[in-house]
Amino acid sequence: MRCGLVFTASGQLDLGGIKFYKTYLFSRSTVKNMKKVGNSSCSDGFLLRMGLNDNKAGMQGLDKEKINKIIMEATKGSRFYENELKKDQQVNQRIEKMMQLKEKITTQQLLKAQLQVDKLVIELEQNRNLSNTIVHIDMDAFYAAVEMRDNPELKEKPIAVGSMSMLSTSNYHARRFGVRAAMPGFIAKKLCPHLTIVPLNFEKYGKVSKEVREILSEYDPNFMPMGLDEAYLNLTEHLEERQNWPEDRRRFFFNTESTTEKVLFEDNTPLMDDDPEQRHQSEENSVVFGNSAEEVVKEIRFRIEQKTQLTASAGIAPNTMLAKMCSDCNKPNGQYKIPPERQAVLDFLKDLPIRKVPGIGKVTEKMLKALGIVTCSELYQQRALLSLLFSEASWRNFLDISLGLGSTHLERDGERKSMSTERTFSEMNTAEDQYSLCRELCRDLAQELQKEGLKGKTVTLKLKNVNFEVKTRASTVLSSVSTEEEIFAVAKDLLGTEIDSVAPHPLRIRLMGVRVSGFLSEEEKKYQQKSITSFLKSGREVGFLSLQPGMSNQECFTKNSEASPRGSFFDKKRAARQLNRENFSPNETVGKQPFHDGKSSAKFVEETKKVTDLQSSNVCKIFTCPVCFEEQSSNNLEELNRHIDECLNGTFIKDTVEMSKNNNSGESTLNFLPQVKNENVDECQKNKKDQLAGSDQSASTSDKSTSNSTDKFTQVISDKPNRERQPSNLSDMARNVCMKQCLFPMRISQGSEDHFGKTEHTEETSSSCFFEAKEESVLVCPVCNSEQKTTSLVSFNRHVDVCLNKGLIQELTEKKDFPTKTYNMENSDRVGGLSRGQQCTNPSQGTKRSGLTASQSVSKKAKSSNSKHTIEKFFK
DNA sequence: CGGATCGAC
DNA sequence: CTATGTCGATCCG
Repeated sequence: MRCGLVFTASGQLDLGGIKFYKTYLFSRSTVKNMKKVGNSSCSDGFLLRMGLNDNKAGMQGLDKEKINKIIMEATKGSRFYENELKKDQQVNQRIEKMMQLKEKITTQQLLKAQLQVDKLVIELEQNRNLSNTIVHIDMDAFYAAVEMRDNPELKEKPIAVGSMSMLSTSNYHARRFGVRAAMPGFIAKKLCPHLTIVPLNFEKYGKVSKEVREILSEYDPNFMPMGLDEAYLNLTEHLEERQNWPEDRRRFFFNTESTTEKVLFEDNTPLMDDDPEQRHQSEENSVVFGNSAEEVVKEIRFRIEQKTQLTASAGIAPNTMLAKMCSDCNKPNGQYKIPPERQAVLDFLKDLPIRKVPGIGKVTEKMLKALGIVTCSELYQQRALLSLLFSEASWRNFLDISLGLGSTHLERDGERKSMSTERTFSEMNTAEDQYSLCRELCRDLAQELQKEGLKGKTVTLKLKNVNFEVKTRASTVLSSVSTEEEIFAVAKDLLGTEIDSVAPHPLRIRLMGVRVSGFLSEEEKKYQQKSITSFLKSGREVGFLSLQPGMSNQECFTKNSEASPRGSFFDKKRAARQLNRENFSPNETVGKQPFHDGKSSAKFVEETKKVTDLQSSNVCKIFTCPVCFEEQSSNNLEELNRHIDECLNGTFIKDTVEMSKNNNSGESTLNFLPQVKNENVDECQKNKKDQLAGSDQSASTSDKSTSNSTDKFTQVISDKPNRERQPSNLSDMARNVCMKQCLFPMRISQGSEDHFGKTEHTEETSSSCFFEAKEESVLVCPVCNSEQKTTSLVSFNRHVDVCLNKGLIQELTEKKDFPTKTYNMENSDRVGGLSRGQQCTNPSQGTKRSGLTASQSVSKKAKSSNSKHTIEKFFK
């Protein structure tokens, strides 16, 4: 057992950290100097650096062994370390599982997998796109460089930016001592006692970053910043335009003011290179850059340096993944290009350690290493095995990596999906402190949310105890939250539960965080504002989603439930919660365990019970079936649902039969969902399951296929990506309307039962569906968007129903790409996951995508009809 | 849906 | 003494 693994791994994180680079006086004479070293190639630079590394006057570094020893001494025995060991063991267990799985793979299976994967390889190769020029720009030791620029005293010293507890970055002097990002300052001090630690100053970095971005936008207005110090550019268009540019447009001047300043510029990528035809010094203090991609990138780096006195490294390649790795090759202050040729790409990858690939982190590296995979070419060699051991998403990503495929265009950032805030502190163990901190976090978060005008439906509480164990607890509510009070109302419950769970011991934590996610989509927002508010305002009774100005939701809820005995269940539930909340006034009662004292819980239960009793007496409703439009009366919601199910079933099965006819599949009528999966999945994939989780696996798949149609209907709706552009997404809208307004009773999501209980939900749907409007009002139909004059909400509701049904059924009929888990081949056998980096850098190349976010594009990729065909072919 | 994890900056 | 903060994504139950 290598107990120091965590830290040797961080040693491997060393991306050229132990480097030496020369500083030049960047002045007119510099240009001439550069010419002299102009031929120094990448490898020369490397040798040069290595040679100089050990004997720079006065700056001795530490070798890796020494570094690890010091870190270990400072670490071992700490709570942190114990937790690291634990995590490490978990990874080892995952590896063990994987190895067991591997043992069971037969040669037969492997050969079959090989064939299948290779078919895919051929297809991927055919679609390889080398026509784009993608550039990744990466500022060198950004924060540290800014600090050094602004305080010349720090220039020759080892410095790090951050605090005693955590460093954000270090300069290259400090890196020679093993001091690097994500290392606590006190350990860094042990490695390098002379280290100067400068506190973070984000405002400053942001300003510098903006200056850099201004330059970048001239080359690609759609460039994609990744944090403050990195960005991707697509230079393809710029390069085309540039071919006709006159020389003057490519001429840039030295910043005469700063020429007296020392500026960092490395020797191995000189400004003047071996292409003197393209660029020459036509005036004393200016340079003209050429037309090639490399020239453009040099120009960019030159301009960045002139403007900010900071250096950047860059990578040029046909896709983002490669560009990113390239920018690392000649860091700092260098650039590297992979020519747009297949062979060049493969050569680059041949001996490249997988850890350098964006998205392959510590864990994935270790798991692959267990399989004997360290370099990208080994990743390719083992492609068949990987396809059997990892999830589809993972192994396909591995395949993309080993072929050097990546995103060839830059996607605009999607909408934000969550917002959170968290804080680390010294041990906190009283409930009082914890609740007030929680409130504080909620307040901060609410402020940020309101800045962006966001409201979310799920609140997540994150806790890290003093042993560094992290827990998250989430709860989603039906109406979205955004204010401090609303968020805290949810978060405090979660926190209370956790405190209770360790009682009578105190909860000892060192971090708390609050996150809000599940934001309303643009459409949801729009409709909520456009029609629902006006709709609700027009009636005298206020629905539970009331957005009355000047009245907080809670006031609303309380009022409603108290004033009107016919308020919805949700109103009452909220009222009960509100009551509960009011018992807690944080400043006074926080210390007295206000959330779990018997009294308030009893009250809560009582209140809830009252509500249900009240509701259950209020039964037997007549409603119009949203599918067949026939009036149904029933006192039993099960029955209603069954009726809807049957109705839907009729429509639905008909639709699917038609679809399968179109597809020439000629299979039995019900054979449209998971069966497809079974037929296409390699035997081995199935075996994996059986081996791991016993024999009931196959039962679960057939369960799915025989599940009733409502479930399918639910899937259709909930599997839709929730952020589609125009034309508006009808099923989303349907869900929206159903969930929020209950215009008609229909079981849309089973999830809500978790929070409110089944019977209660029933009551909600059957009792508060229809509102009564007293005066004539103009309402906007949330489906067709047309204005409807009406005196009766019933008639308005009917209109909406008609609209919805038209659209919904039409949409379902048109739906070619059935939402399926068709290629979601396994459950129990996944050993690897994907992360954001991979999503961002490796979406399928060049395909049209309609403004989806990275995650959506991937799930789209896995589910879309295109990929279905691909895989169907692939598995034939 | 909720919880744990991974990965990136 | 002293081991971050924020986000997106996947996977499993």
